[in-house]
Amino acid sequence: MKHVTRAQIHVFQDKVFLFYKTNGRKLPWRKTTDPYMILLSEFMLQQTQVPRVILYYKKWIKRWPTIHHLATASRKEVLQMWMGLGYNKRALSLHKTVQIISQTYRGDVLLAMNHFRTLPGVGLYTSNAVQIFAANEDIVTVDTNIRRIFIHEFHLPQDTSKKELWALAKQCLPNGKSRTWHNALMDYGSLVLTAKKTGIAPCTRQSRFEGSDRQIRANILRILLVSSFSYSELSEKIDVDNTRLRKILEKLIREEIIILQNKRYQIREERSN
DNA sequence: CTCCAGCTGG
DNA sequence: CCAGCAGGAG
Repeated sequence: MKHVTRAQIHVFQDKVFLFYKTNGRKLPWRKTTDPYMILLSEFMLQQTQVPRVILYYKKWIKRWPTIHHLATASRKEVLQMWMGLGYNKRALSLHKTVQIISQTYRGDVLLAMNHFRTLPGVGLYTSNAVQIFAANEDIVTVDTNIRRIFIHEFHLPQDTSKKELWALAKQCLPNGKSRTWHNALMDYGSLVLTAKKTGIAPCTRQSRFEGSDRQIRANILRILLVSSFSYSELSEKIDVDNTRLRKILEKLIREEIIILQNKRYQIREERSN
């Protein structure tokens, strides 16, 4: 375990806070502490850049201002409102999570975060982020920005374990200032210590999009959001061999995103459980 | 080509 | 531990 002195931590904190004071971004989800709205923003921000999330976030809180509104929305509209943000399954995970929180936790988002393993699409990062930004809890979270900052600032190897990074994050947390601290870290990471500038690669990289199953999945969903189609109709609209198309459709059914009913593929409205 | 306020199932 | 998962901007 890398040793970091209190003095080093203090210098580091001052530097980040000083930057944030004059260069911090004004983002819509920073104007609220409503746990539902924070949860919404965190779902959208998973692997998606801030600039693209802003408009979607505003659109969503206007359409579904409370957790109850979203919990009772149709899955089709949820997908339509999400379309373009990417990783469409996230939208349905968010919808399901909000329904669970509404039904099982009486709409108490913060309470539910303590049981995040029961919530689809919510991992340790998101659970802690919601508690930090909504309630200023004295806990930490480490995203790709914060990881990059720690590796750069304390000269750690790029393969530093998650456990060690989180431990270091705890040492650096200024108690009582968790919300501001994490906002400041994220701005410092995305505006100053960028991936390009530091040469620190993210821990998860992905395969190319062009010609991928992901691209085809997105096409299928776009088409099924307009109307339901039979297999033959669908295969005419999507230029891909039958074996592959069948396989992708099977997977979408397995993931409970679409359903085959009366020989027609369509967006699944309700989940089984 | 790269990256992005990650999560999930195998 | 790893591959898969959207889409757009640099």
